[in-house]
Amino acid sequence: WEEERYPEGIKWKFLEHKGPVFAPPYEPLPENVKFYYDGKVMKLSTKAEEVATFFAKMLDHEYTTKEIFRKNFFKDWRKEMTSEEKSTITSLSKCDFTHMSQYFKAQTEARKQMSKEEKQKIKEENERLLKEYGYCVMDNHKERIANFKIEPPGLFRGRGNHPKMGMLKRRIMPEDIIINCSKDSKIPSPPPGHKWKEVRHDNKVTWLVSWTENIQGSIKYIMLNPSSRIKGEKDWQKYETARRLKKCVDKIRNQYREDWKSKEMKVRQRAVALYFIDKLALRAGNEKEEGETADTVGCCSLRVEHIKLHPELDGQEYVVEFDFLGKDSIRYYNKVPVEKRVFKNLQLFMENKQPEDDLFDRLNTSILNKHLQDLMEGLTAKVFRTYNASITLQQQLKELTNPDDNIPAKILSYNRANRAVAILCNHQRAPPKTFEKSMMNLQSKIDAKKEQLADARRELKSAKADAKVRRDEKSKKTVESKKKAVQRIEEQLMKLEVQATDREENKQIALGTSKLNYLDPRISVAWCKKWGIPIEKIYNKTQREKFAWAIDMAEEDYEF
DNA sequence: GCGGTTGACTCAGAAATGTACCA
DNA sequence: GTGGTACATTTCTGAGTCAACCG
Repeated sequence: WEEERYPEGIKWKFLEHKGPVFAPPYEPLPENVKFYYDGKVMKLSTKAEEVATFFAKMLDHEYTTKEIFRKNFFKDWRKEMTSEEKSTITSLSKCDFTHMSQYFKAQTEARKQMSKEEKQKIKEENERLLKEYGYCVMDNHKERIANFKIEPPGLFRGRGNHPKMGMLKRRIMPEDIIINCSKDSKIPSPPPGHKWKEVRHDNKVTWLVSWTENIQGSIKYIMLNPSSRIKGEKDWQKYETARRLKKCVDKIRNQYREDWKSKEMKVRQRAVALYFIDKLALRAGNEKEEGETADTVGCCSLRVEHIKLHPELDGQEYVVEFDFLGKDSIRYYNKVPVEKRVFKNLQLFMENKQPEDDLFDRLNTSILNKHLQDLMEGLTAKVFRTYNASITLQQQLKELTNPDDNIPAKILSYNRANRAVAILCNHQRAPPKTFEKSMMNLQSKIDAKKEQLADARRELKSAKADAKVRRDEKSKKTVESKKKAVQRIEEQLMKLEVQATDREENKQIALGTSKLNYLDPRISVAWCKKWGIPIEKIYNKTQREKFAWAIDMAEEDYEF
């Protein structure tokens, strides 16, 4: 993992790849699929039709009913129309996409019904594409590329209440593409008749391909897979930084507690914000341009309206009630008892302010991170999230693992430890649509298993009685096999019950994000080694590839 | 020297797809 | 053996973080 260290900022010496795979060109609808305007059939120009199909494909989705979505879509759609179409189509509500929508549904259905051979053919084609474009050579290694396919055109769907939802995401052409590779590599060729926007040779960055996206004007990249050396090393570094924080976190905590008393308002705000980031694992909270994105916040951008102060609540003193939308418009709701000083400071910060005013008006992420940099090299707000997540996993594993448990029960403990972290980081998911049903199915399985167990026990009992009377080898053997049957069923029942508990507790919680991004994998690897749990029970194939470095490195006595 | 902007990277949940299991 | 369903995995791409840059 440490074969060669590069000088500061150099990411590679040699980089060769085949460039991106473009989205397939638009295929016009068959003649018999109609679009209606104001009740009348209307044949659209190819460009207008393509954009119309984007809308038609989403027709069942809730956001096609949202006013902002419709407004943005219609505005961008009109830009693609011929002047004739533009003068005819003046109202989206008069557009009827249902026939188009039905056509696409039928297509989806037909795809599902394809024969094995046809499916196999598609699979092979994908594999060929992956083989040709999915890998690059970086220095001496062949590495997997993460997203070598360029995003196809479509309608922008932001998360939450996004002001730009419904806008047209335009088709990316070779002329938009910047290629990054080394000078002495075989430079990828653009599709026939096209040119790249630029070919550059910048070994201070890790991306292979980039383009500017038209909704936010931000840059998108093609980079390597998490299993690659360059990503793995960075990941490892991240956890090493968090481990360095472990060594000085007590000092930092004492420091910010002192700062709650500072004469300077700026210092007090910084100290309270840092307390939240540390205690609640909040994100830093950069400022965002108003009207460009959904209205979400993190710690430094919290507004007065996002917290409520309760001098007393449910028998606890100094409770802060948080209610705000964070990254991806996921709601953060939490009632937290805080120290008196923090509480008093918050009261002070909120004095004479409007609900929409910043809670920390003298603070931003840049000020905070500069301060953190002084406390420890490489320390930023997000390191606290990594540190607290990993240390929580380690503690919880110690606490919850029962040496006498069997493997499924130990894995439940692991999942619970993982869950504690996901809750800390507020990683949520929409409860699966079929949750109630699947829970009921599982319960009926458990009930059936219980009955089966009762039966098996009865059989065992009568076999025992029988053996007592007969006293022969054959009936003894029967007793033994009945005993085994009971045991087997008991185990199966237990497994089911564990599964039910696990699933219930996991209803609204997403474990994946913390597992993939916040938990030092060496903790998990060490735990597996210590308790003889096969690593496959914890990490699937992709995860094992991503964490290969940790699986290689960590021994059972690893301490975060 | 500073405040805003840009670039490069990590992190995020939904949706699509694949697979295993069961009737 | 088959087809359908539930669950797991993969893909997709949007949304953050943070530091360098620039006027």
